Amino acid sequence: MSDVAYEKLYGDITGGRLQPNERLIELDIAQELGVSRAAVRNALIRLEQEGLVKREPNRGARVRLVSEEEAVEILEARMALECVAVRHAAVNRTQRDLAELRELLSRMESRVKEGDLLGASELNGQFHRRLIEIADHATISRLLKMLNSQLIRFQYRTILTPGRPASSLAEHRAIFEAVEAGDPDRAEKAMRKHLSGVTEALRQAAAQKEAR
Amino acid sequence: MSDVAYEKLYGDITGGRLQPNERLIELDIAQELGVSRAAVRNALIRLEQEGLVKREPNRGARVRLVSEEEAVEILEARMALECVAVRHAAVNRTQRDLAELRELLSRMESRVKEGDLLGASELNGQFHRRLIEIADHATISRLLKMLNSQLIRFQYRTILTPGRPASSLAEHRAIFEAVEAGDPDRAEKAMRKHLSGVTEALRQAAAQKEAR
DNA sequence: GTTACCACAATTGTCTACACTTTTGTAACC
DNA sequence: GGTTACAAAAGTGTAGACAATTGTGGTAAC
Repeated sequence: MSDVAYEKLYGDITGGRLQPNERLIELDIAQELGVSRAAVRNALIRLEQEGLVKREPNRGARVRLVSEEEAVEILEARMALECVAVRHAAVNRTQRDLAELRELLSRMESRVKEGDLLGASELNGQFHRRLIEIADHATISRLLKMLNSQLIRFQYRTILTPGRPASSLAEHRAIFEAVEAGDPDRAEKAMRKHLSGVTEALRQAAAQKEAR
Repeated sequence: MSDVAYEKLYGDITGGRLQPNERLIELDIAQELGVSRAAVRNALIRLEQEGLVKREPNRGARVRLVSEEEAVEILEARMALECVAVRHAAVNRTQRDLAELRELLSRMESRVKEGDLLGASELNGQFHRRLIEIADHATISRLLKMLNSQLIRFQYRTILTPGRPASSLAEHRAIFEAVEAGDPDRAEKAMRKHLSGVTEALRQAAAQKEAR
């Protein structure tokens, strides 16, 4: 029962159906989902630990608002961890893994050509998730899941930056080639370059927003 | 009330007063601490998210056992994050920060000379924690707190490896000098070297244990 | 001697009720 | 008109009771 509440809230927050700073009232949620208040409470505690929810004593829980500065922080941490992960991926990858990555890459290319940027963004996410699976590193996987769930709101924007889709594609291809070659150093370098690009795009988006 | 239970359990687990795999029975703990079962339950959920406790449905909670392989994983993740942190520290550090680090370093040196390895190990931890504070990076700080709490059991051992105290000291000094110079690249490199040393020591300890 | 089954004990999962805290609304007072 | 005091409402924190599940020990059948 607690898991039901957790999954639902997790989905609603990361999916953007719940707005940042929106109050999460235990009783309301419990009734809506048909579970007890205790179950909702447990779910909120878990979500708080993951950084998706902020709880204040006697004042209830809210969807946590991730500031632009914090988003940059998170990206920085993510970069460090994904670089380690991609090194492992470059060593562990099987032929089957490579085929899957190649497939994702080509689909991503199609989407970009069609101008379907949200589709491309989704495939982007899949590509990274697949890499992390290949890396087979439980600890990093756990940490990255936490970090990414906090970032979903921002991911949309970065790919919408002018010129970003094309460079994103090229960067992913470079990562793939390094992993294919089984070269961890090159893979890390490519990943670092890619995530610098994402960070830069986010910074630009933030600056543009500031100017408005 | 929930915080009381959390703090107590956190301390008992990281302090080694509760053994790995030991069962954590909600009612017993609640009575011992004079809080309700719900409070203990909440604390256990938080600890599970932090990786200190493992809970199985209908089967209760246990202190989570961190395997040697997992310890290596954790160290790897920690290395990546601390390298980012030390870069920030090298940029942010004030004269006051440097004085504090210098002080810690000299006390560490004294402890090693006296042969007080546990004292040195404690100062080691303080040195790293101080660096992370100086880095002023909330996200990384949060992640490292999680990772370190899982590692405490292993930290004891690494400094007991032959030759480790001296090299550890030298490595810390190198980190300090790079931070003092305000050189992030050098600081990262020094930190990487240091943590490789720790990982290596852990691997040796694991191998030695294997041989027994 | 071994296996299958059942009953019992231990412990977790869930629900309900109540106490406490914060917020909000209202009215008296300066 | 604005400020303070107080009361009601909303919502969280806590406790205790009950239901459901798992594990265990003993007993009987083979």
